[in-house]
Amino acid sequence: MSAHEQLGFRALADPTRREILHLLAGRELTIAEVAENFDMTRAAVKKHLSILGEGDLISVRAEGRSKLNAVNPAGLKRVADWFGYFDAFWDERLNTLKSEIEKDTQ
Amino acid sequence: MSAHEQLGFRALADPTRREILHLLAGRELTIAEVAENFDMTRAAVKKHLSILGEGDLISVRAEGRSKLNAVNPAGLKRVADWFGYFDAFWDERLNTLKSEIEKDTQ
DNA sequence: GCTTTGTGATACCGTTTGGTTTCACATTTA
DNA sequence: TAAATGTGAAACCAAACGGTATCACAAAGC
Repeated sequence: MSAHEQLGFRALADPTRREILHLLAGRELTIAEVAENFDMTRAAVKKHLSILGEGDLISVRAEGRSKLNAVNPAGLKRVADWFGYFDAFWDERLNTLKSEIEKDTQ
Repeated sequence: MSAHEQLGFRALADPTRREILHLLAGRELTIAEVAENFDMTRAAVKKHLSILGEGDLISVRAEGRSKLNAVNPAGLKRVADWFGYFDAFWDERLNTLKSEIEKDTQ
């Protein structure tokens, strides 16, 4: 078990953080922009983003005085790959997803 | 977000529970048999199995005075499917994100 | 310079989590 | 019946979690 795998699973355990990942899918957002979508303070959102970063699920880049947060597909893939251990026990739908991810990361 | 999805992610957040699922892959085990693989009491293992059950990740059947625990592939698949949300974004974003991340980390 | 705006970080608080200990209940076997 | 074995559940505790409030720092615009 890699540290990133553990931190990734921990990060995904909170529904707010999973929703943040959905918000970030396809676009970069600042902390303030993410916070607009939730009924909580920016400090709380910052904590969630930090935990997502520790799990390698998002990346951050600076632009002026702003920090833009984006999903890190490679980090998400690392967590998703854990389920591959059980490939022999279910139908091929996940295998299809898995192969598509692997194709994308080539 | 279904309740099972949330409880499933919560159950997977703990490394002991993920290891239990690996132990149960392909065979049914009693609580005592699972506990033999860890340095913790059966009561603690029972708690983990209960949480895995709440997440619909395992099923339990009685046999005599024993209870046999087994992985529930459908429950695991339900959690794994969450990652499918990002299917549409992986194609268009992965390469861009990867290059930007590599640029930032240089 | 000064103000505004965005982020970072700390202290604090109530709740949850992961573990133990202990006891009770249920089922097999002598 | 009694003893042995396996599970269930409660009380308890330290640590982690999710949130707030507050303050400090950095960059852009006046």
